[in-house]
Amino acid sequence: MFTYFVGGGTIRRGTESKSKIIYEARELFAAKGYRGASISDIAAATKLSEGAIYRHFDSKEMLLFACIQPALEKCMEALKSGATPKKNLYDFVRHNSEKLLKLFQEHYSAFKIIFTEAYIRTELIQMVLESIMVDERASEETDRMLSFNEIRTLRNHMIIILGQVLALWGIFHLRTISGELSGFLPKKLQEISDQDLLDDMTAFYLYGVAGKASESFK
Amino acid sequence: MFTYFVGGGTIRRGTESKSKIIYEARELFAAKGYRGASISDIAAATKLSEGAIYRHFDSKEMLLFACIQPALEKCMEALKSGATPKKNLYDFVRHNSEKLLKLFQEHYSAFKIIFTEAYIRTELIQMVLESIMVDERASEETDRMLSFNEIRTLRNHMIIILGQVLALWGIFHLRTISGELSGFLPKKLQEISDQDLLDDMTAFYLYGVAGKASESFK
Amino acid sequence: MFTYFVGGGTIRRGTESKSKIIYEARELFAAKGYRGASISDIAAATKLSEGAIYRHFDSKEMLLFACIQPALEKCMEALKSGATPKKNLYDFVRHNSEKLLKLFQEHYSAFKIIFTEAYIRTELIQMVLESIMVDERASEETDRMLSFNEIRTLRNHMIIILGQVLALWGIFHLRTISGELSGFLPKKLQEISDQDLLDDMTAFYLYGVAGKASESFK
Amino acid sequence: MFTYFVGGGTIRRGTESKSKIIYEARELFAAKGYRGASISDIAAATKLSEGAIYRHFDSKEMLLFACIQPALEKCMEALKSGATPKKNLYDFVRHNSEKLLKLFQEHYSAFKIIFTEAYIRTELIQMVLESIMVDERASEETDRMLSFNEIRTLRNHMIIILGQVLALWGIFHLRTISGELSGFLPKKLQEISDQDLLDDMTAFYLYGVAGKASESFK
DNA sequence: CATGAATGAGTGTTCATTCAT
DNA sequence: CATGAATGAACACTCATTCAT
Repeated sequence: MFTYFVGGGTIRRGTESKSKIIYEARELFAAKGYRGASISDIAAATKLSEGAIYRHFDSKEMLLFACIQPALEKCMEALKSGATPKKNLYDFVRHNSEKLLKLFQEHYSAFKIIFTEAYIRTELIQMVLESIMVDERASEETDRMLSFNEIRTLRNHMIIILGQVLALWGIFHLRTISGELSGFLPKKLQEISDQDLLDDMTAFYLYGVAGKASESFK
Repeated sequence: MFTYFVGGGTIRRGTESKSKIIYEARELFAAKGYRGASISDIAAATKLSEGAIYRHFDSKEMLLFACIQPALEKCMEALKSGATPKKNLYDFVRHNSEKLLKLFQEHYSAFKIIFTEAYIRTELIQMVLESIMVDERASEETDRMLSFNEIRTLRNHMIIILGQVLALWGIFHLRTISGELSGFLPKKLQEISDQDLLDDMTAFYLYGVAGKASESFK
Repeated sequence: MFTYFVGGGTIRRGTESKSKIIYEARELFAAKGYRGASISDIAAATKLSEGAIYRHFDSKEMLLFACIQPALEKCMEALKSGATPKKNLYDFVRHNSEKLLKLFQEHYSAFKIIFTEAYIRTELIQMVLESIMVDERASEETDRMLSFNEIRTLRNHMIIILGQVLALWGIFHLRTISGELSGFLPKKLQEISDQDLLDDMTAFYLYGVAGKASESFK
Repeated sequence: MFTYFVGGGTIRRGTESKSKIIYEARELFAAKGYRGASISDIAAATKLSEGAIYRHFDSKEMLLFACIQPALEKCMEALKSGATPKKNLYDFVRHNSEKLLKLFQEHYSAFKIIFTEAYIRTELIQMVLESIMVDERASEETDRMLSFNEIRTLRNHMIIILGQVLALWGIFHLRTISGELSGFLPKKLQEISDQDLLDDMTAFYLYGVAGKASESFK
């Protein structure tokens, strides 16, 4: 439909430009922050003019949302498909954490933007909560866990789940940037494999630092 | 490090301005972000001229650091004094969390700035890690915990501690702003008292969601 | 001058677009001013692309002239056909005013554009004067009026005619927009009918506010 | 208080800048229209930076109003002081026209802006009507005129007054720019003196083109 | 110590116009 | 004939910073 390459140089690129813009904007927003990355930066990165960006997005803010949306949608999908019918509690919990970790990995820049901007734009928190933490999902998950008959009834299970998500994100993020940090992070942090990370966090989630599995909480 | 009061309780005028600037800048940076709060905003809030701010701080960035520093210093102090020789493990853990929560409360704006800006300025992470998470402290704490003889030897105890700190901050922050969020946060979040929050998180930290205390791990 | 319909009533597609563009542009120029109405606004209103407009008009300025021209042409026609051989002076004057008022009504948007833009583009005044106020016409009309033998010989009849045209336009325009104005215009302005308006202005034109008709000025 | 000239060049100018900006902006707005004159044009004309203009005015629109306001205030003053207790009707009318003409002359640029922009910003019409045409003033003036016992009772005296103001402005404006127009305006227009203009328009206002003064309308 | 006018580079955004399709 | 992506220069406006006072 479109001939993107004429004589060796890209001339007109149709809708490809739009996704190029989103991609570059996402990287720049993640690296320098929303305010730190200017439209002119993005234009330079995409090798388009600043005006061209405004053909695809009504405003910088709209572009911001476009950068984030795919990640949030993937979250919803992942959670919907999250039947995770595992036989035992450990596998169930680990499987969920693994899914989350993969989301963070695949959409790292988007999540970085979200976690940064969320402090100032509370709408973002709203959007994330709508996508991930939906009330029903949380209680549904809790129910499923309780069905294993091995788990205590926690007064505020929600805050435990929330806390775990935040902890996983934070550790994952620190591991990712640990190369840039000199010295103060345990040198080993960047050497912890995904598998070890998930194993440790699952074990911690289930038994804390001092707990032992009992046969049943029935 | 900054001595705001000089001369036996006598408050010098200029010094008063300086701390006023820091106070207002901190609130504004926390509310609107570093880039979102302009020197002119801060000047208006302090009822000083823009030029006056530059008499006290060489640049906006220096002002940012001045906003954060007291919180970090308080962290160091708290941790240093944190011998916390409690008789049992639960009290030890809970006491530590309580100290942390109090720091977050008393320096909420500063920590909000730190957690926001840290995504872009990795030096901030450095500063925080220097103040809080110092390697030695962490292993020291681990040792102390292990001395209780009730705790498993975790492969990467550091990530567990890190995760708990991040989780506590995140939940505390969400609870603080939950009034602004409509609906998607568990309505009860803002009703959870500090005591309940600490109790739940301590229990979780020790035994996870499924663990039971054993007499000893010896 | 522009022949929009070619070929015995058959409307060619392109021509249809062209007049649609002119129509919408005129409304938009009148409503928002020449600079206030963008090509993209006009494209949206015509449901054509921006590029399509440039197929019909070399520049925005050309489009502006196309919006105005029909009104000016109608002026010329009206004045040419304006022999208006009325028997008495009152009818003669009133008839002329009526023709003018009708022109203003039928080409309101065009005249609004002209009167607005004329302050900046003096060429427009030129164009208007060529169409309406042609020197010869004015003196011709003066001659005809003088022939009634009831009118004083004015030193600068031209400025009187000019003034009357400007007054008629201004009042007509104010009456048109008086709905949008709150309070300060005499509430009744919008209630004055065309007939009353013409009667009053004709009477004023002939006898001022204090004059009485005499039999003859011979 | 301020030393404006240092070594031969102007360095800091205090409030003088503000009125310089207003002056240059007014000239530019009048010459090129509000939208046609950019802040950067105004900055160049004032030999200030663009940013400096925004220290004095919150927005371009505020600057626009600042350009117009003095003219409107002078209008109000002129009308308030306008007791004009003249012995005869002719002097009364002529005196009023003369005052108006002087306002137009002294604030020509401001009025040009008003008459241009008023077509798009109806608030301007509001402002003008508030300043000049106040309902009470108009009827007051009418009453005074009627008191001379030489004037007919007009059904809509307001539109006559309005029309005269618009006519006077239009003619004055055309005379001012007639140098730029080639040919079509009566060559003599620019040669008509203020006195002749006022004489003619006053005569016209009182007796039209065909009226004769009667002793009294009593 | 404090003021606030001034700067200059930058912001996000608009727009008339072009041109490959 | 028509599209709409692309351009590049302009736009109104902001801001960290300087400096004469």
